Amino acid sequence: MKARARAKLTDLPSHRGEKAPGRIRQRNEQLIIEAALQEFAHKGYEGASINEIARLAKLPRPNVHYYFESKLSLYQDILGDILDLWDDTLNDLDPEQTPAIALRAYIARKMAFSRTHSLESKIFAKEVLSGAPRLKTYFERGYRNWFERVLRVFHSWIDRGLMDPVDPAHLMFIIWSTTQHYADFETQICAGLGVEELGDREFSRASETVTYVILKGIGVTAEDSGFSESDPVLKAGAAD
Amino acid sequence: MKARARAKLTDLPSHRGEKAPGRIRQRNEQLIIEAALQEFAHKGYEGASINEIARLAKLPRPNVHYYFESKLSLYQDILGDILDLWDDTLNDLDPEQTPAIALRAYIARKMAFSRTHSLESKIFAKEVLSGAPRLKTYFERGYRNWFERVLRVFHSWIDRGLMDPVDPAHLMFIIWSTTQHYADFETQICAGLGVEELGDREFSRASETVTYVILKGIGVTAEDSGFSESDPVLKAGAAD
DNA sequence: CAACAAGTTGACATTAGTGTCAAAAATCTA
DNA sequence: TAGATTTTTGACACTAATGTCAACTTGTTG
Repeated sequence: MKARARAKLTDLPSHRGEKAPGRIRQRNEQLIIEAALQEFAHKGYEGASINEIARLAKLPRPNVHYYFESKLSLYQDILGDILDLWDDTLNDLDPEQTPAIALRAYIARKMAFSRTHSLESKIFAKEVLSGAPRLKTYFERGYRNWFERVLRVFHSWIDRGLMDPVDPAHLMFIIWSTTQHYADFETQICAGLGVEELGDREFSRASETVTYVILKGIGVTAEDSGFSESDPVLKAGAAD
Repeated sequence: MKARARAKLTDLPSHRGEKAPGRIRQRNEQLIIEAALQEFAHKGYEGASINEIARLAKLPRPNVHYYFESKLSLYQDILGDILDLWDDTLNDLDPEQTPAIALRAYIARKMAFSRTHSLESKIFAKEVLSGAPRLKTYFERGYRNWFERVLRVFHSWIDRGLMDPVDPAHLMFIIWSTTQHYADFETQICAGLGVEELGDREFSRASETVTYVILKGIGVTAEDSGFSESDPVLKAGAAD
């Protein structure tokens, strides 16, 4: 019987009578998922082929079908894993902290996510670009709730005079889009910067700039944000 | 003989002995291009099918091949048109203007582009997400030049003390990503806002918020930017 | 090591995709 | 309206995709 094959999260043994997956299954599912991440990120759901996934995973094609019921279920498993990752990483925006501290940390986490999970980010982006036909329920439930929770946090900060009365929803979109951009538009960014790939330097400079502009842009002052006024984080940027 | 089929731009008659395209050709190429915009935006290059394009254009499939040599050439024609549109709309960032005025106008134009050309924007985004294999030359030439021109403008503003010394490249990415987002992530934005589609209200609110945050974020003051200080553009945003 | 479970593999069925062609039909032009 | 040109269309060749299967091999466990 084919297992549901959530290699990353469901590795707890003896969960409901299902035996823990053996080492071969574990290894192969992992190989397939890694290959699939590449292929789906590269070609999107419609354009991806199981053939290519098998090639990347260095397994014969029927083997992929042995572990995953169909292309769709493989894709949905991956999407599910991505949403879980997301939740784990980006769930806490604490209204009790100051916006300076909370947003600074949030942006840093989101940028780190773009860096370490760029394939996942791209898959998600492609899905949304396509109208998110395989994320309908997520957008109707989980996302809606999460988003409204975030809005309430922003509102509470605004009410307490900790930031400018900027439209919270659009502020969230600004944070989202800028941080997401460094994963999704990597190719364009590299072309602009004239580098082959984004390294530590570029990422920390990006993170600093984004943080600086957004925090200042919503009226969070230097002392609140942990910057000292006489020593701005950003030098001229005109250096090179 | 098959023409190169640039329905939008090459409609000048008697250009090099080639006759002006007849009305049937003109109409059909337009139908095909509009259908292809949808299909490519929805599925990406790899996932799109000529079959579906033909169905959307309400033409028999061989007809599509009659007007366009291949799927690739159709796609490349469309990509080319998009780049041309881009150039026409977003080319002028004048260093002689103040950053307040120039950036405000630029953001407004870019947001309008996201609104009126969301399919084109999505196609471009998908191409970049895929690593832009069919935009290599563009990124190596046209884009590079344009980007460096923009950087020089920012530098000149910074040198003259008209804005904070924010890294110009990353500032440009911020402007790009936020404005682009309203086309590419439309589905997610609608889910967050709880609306079916983005209307005038949402777009102008988005435009205002993005402009406000970015201008303030780079230290462009209210008087420079055309805002009066006592009457902020953004009300609480807590209204609804 | 024997028996059972798990994994591998080549072959096959089916469907869908791109691109080609020649002949028929429609349209244009003199 | 006759002849030339453009457009339409059904049929075909070819490739590649997904998914299935049964036979075979390998691993696991008492």
